[in-house]
Amino acid sequence: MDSRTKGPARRKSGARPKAYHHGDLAAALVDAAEAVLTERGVEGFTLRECARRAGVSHAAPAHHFRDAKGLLTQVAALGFERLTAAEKHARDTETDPRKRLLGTGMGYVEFAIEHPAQFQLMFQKGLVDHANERLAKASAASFQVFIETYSELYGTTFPPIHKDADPSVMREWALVHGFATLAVQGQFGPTRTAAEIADLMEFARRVFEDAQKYAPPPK
Amino acid sequence: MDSRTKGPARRKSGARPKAYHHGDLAAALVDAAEAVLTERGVEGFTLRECARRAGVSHAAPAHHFRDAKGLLTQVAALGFERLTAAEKHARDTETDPRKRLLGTGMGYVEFAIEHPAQFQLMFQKGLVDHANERLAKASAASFQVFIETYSELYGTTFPPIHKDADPSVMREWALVHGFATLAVQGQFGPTRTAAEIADLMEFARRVFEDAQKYAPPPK
DNA sequence: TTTCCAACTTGTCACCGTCAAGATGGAGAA
DNA sequence: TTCTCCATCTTGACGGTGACAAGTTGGAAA
Repeated sequence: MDSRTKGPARRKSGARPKAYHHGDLAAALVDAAEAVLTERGVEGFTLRECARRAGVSHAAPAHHFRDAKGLLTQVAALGFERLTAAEKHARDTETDPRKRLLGTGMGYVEFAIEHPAQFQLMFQKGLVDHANERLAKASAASFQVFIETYSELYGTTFPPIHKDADPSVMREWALVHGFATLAVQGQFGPTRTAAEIADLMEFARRVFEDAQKYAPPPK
Repeated sequence: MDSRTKGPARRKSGARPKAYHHGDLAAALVDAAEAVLTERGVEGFTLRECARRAGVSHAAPAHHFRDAKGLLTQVAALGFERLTAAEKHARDTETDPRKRLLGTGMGYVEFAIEHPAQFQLMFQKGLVDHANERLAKASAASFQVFIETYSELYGTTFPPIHKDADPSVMREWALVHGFATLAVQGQFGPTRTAAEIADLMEFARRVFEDAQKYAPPPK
């Protein structure tokens, strides 16, 4: 009866998979979901495949996430948290306010290219529960980085509500987001090899620098 | 045996549904698909539901489209053709080159808001066969409008290949596309009522005008 | 040691996309 | 007019999916 010996569902052997029966299946499912998204894309995502990879039965996920949308919501939230980290990381390699703003955008695009399916998931209506608190907070935080970095440059602050945001910050976000979206979708060619990715990032830099060339002078 | 009397599959009564047995089921399925997308979104799309609405059996679509992706590809191509028309229509209400470029973007955003599911479909990898000739041509044409209109303003021409495109045109496209994407996804609030849509379009105008304010002078 | 209940499994359902094979009915030939 | 043919559509089946219901299990608390 010793449960299925195949798969990562080791019981008390310790170390990595923790033993699922009272380990964290939730986390294992999120990991599996990310892997499935990476390998098969958004449209190839399957709850049952996640369960399979986590070494549990097809109905197990329901005890941790209400349904498929519930799991995807957590994956998306995690994605936004990583996106925010990527923005900040790329930004903080620079000190000049102008370059910091550019860096934020570069980090944004880099995240999108390296996690295309997750990025798609994050910005798609219907696949995800937008009312979820963690998701809403993580999503807002990733935009907040633009607001902060923009404020460094121009010395003004803006309310975080989108509709009331300064058109200039929105222009920045829309530009970067649009570029990332088109890149992920493949409009600028394939992004499989490291060289292709480097090319694309170089193109992104040229586009963003072109945009900054005609931006208003710093305060 | 008289076939099913329910549904729109009238036989020889003439007028609208043409009679499917040798009318154009293909067109009827495309119409049905657009309706399903509008009502249920991309993730709620179903080939069988399209067949149901067209009044045919679940296997009938296979004789006109290889599979679900085949049908969606045609719907996406049609969407790009309409997007191109929307860009041109909005652009051609203006005569000043600067306002024409802005108008192109406004038409783009307006199309996205009024056909959110179709817009999502058009710019999503995996749901659609990007190698399809009609789709590729229609997609390129919608971007070509930006290139043309930008050229009117600055008097230069660019190769239509994206990677080699002038960063300035790409900036224009990415900005507009990013705004449209975020709007469709609901980042700027709901867009159900006419007033909400008008508000959003006004916001779009402000953002795009802000971008033009510091753009280089016309040639 | 016993009890209890959260975590997981098994089984089932309707629905999906796809494929194979059969039915049908209009167009063109006789 | 009548017959033949074949593109078009239908029927039926298969494996896979998400969701639900009910049963099983095993560790923590008593």
